[in-house]
Amino acid sequence: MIRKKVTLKDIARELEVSVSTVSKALKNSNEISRDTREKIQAFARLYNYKPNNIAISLKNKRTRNIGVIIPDIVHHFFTTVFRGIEKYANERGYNVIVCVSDESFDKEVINMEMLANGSIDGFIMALSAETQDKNDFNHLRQVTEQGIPLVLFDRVTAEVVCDKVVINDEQAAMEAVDFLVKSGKKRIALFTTESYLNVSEKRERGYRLALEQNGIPYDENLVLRLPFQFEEEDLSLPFFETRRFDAVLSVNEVFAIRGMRLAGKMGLRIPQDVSFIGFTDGILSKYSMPTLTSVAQHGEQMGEVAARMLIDKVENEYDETDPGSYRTEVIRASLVQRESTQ
Amino acid sequence: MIRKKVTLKDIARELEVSVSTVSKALKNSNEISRDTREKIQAFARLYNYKPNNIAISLKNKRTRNIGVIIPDIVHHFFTTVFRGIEKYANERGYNVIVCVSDESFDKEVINMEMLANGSIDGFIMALSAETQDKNDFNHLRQVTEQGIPLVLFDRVTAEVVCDKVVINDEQAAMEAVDFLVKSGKKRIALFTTESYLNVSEKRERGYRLALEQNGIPYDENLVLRLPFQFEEEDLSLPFFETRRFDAVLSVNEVFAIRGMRLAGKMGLRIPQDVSFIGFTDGILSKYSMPTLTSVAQHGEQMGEVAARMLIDKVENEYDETDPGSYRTEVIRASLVQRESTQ
DNA sequence: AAAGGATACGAAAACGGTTTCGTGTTAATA
DNA sequence: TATTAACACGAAACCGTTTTCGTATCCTTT
Repeated sequence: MIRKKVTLKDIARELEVSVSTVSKALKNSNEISRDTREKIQAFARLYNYKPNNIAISLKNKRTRNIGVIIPDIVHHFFTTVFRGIEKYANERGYNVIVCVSDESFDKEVINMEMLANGSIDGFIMALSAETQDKNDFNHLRQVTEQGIPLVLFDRVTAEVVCDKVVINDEQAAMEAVDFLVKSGKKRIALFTTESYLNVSEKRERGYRLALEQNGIPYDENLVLRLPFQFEEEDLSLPFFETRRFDAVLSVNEVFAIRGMRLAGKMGLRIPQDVSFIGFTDGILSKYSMPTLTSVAQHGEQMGEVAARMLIDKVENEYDETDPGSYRTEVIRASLVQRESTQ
Repeated sequence: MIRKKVTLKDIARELEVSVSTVSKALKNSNEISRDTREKIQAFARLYNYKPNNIAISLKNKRTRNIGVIIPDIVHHFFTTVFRGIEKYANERGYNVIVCVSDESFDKEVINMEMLANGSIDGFIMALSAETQDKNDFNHLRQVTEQGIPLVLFDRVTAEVVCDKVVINDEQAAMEAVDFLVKSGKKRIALFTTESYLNVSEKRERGYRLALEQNGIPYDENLVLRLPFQFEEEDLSLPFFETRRFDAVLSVNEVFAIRGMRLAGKMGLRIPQDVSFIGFTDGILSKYSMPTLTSVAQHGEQMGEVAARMLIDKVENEYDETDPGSYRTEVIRASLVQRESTQ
């Protein structure tokens, strides 16, 4: 019952013609007579012939696969970006191989090497936290030096010359703060991550800049730095007990949600007593109680743009040594207003 | 500056030996003298030789890629399963190609065909809603008939003979109801989906069975059927206003969260007045207010098991025509108690 | 009738590896 | 010294395509 895949050779043998004739006939080359063409095509259809992708890849040196390396897949933002990538790539006939670096430098390197040996035509990736820490990008350079196109998104670095897609984090943070100020808030706290992350840093800068522009003095006491994956709310309890603030800007969703919960427990009303704005407009923002006003990052669009840039590079010639060949696209974030602000 | 990848042929030419000698030397075959071996290996290391995956795939007729087709990637459960797959597959030296069917039958078919022509060694998939509706599984059979291993998870069908990984949905629902009953609840409502989904149906059956076993009469009025993706809470408002119930079992997270929100607005206390239990232990359950007791499906484990089953099939001979070659593994769900129950 | 040009097809190389088998050289054995 | 075995390597086939080039056949053309 198991029918092995039929190959060109099989068809050729059966029809007593040569492999090249079959190949050409199936591409409707008019080098082959109408008669023969039709006979071969009919036969191929009958036996459900489908060319072997691997053989074509080897021949063409093009796989029509793109490699995506992300720090975490169970993470709404990355997942959203991935959907954008996958959708767009599929439309253009590409498949997507995903590797998860798990925020580890080593895994990132291994994954890249694994894929860089012919499996893919190009990379789309967001740097792992560890890679950003180490500031070691040799694995990226090695790839680009081989002429493999690379697009970085979200977690990028200036150290590597390649296409990039980023969000206007700094400005988005400024707009969020402006919004809070306009609604009458004066003591705006910042919830951010302890570890150094490119994006957090940019958001913090926006926060400070906006305060300055609004004539509000920056107060280090109003900045709460939390470990990346924290489970206990206790961590931020002292902050709530000892500081006075009427609004919070959080660099992510979870910190904001946790904050709202704590505020609720302490009898503070949201948004009357404290307003909350979080970065990353994920499911939590939408379903929390109250729902959370947040900075939407348009991940899907980001993925689409990244995929477009990559595939364009893959399919077209460009001067790899010319820095002018590379672009950085900025996706504009936007504020989604919900119940946690007024 | 662009260094093209070095091939066996390059090394052979440079060292004035034959390609076969280089190939063997790099595999440390003792058919080659120690001297030559070392020379070749040193040279290969120096020029960072890495064998071309595509060529190896073509030769071995094994890609070390597995194809994963899921209905939706921006969905916590599927993402979690995917992580399990990716982790395990990576450990065994496999890469994962993901395609999203978007709940569409056609996309599912196209994706499968795209990958089935040599790109992958096997499939792991969850059926799209549309496929389940249509009850058309020819694309699956076509794949298995070609001798390509297939593992279905979560959204499975009895119509296709292959390995499967499922959750004990029915029993899990029963346990949830039992738990509610034990905590003193008597009028237990069910929130479920309108459209026919394999899993919802199994959960509903469990719900009814458990009621029966506890001597509680089944009341159709206590069953709320909602459209799959609903945005308005109004949909369930009448239900809350006209029915009396002291507990809710929801076949997913969102319905439960929405329910809790509504209950809160109507002045009901959770869990004193109404308890809530949801299926799918995702982020919402963890961060909602109150946090939601839920049925954890252990998606990561599910993915791992699926990947293990698939790779075992890929790497070992088995009799494809013997139904005894195929297994169905059941992952036991478990109840995670949180604030929404007492 | 000879030359030229289509026409329709096949042979073979190429992509980058792996693997089988054959063979010349050397060393061990009878 | 003749035979044989071990050793070290190369030639070639193979995986399934694509593509270039060569050529036999037939048809025009002058």
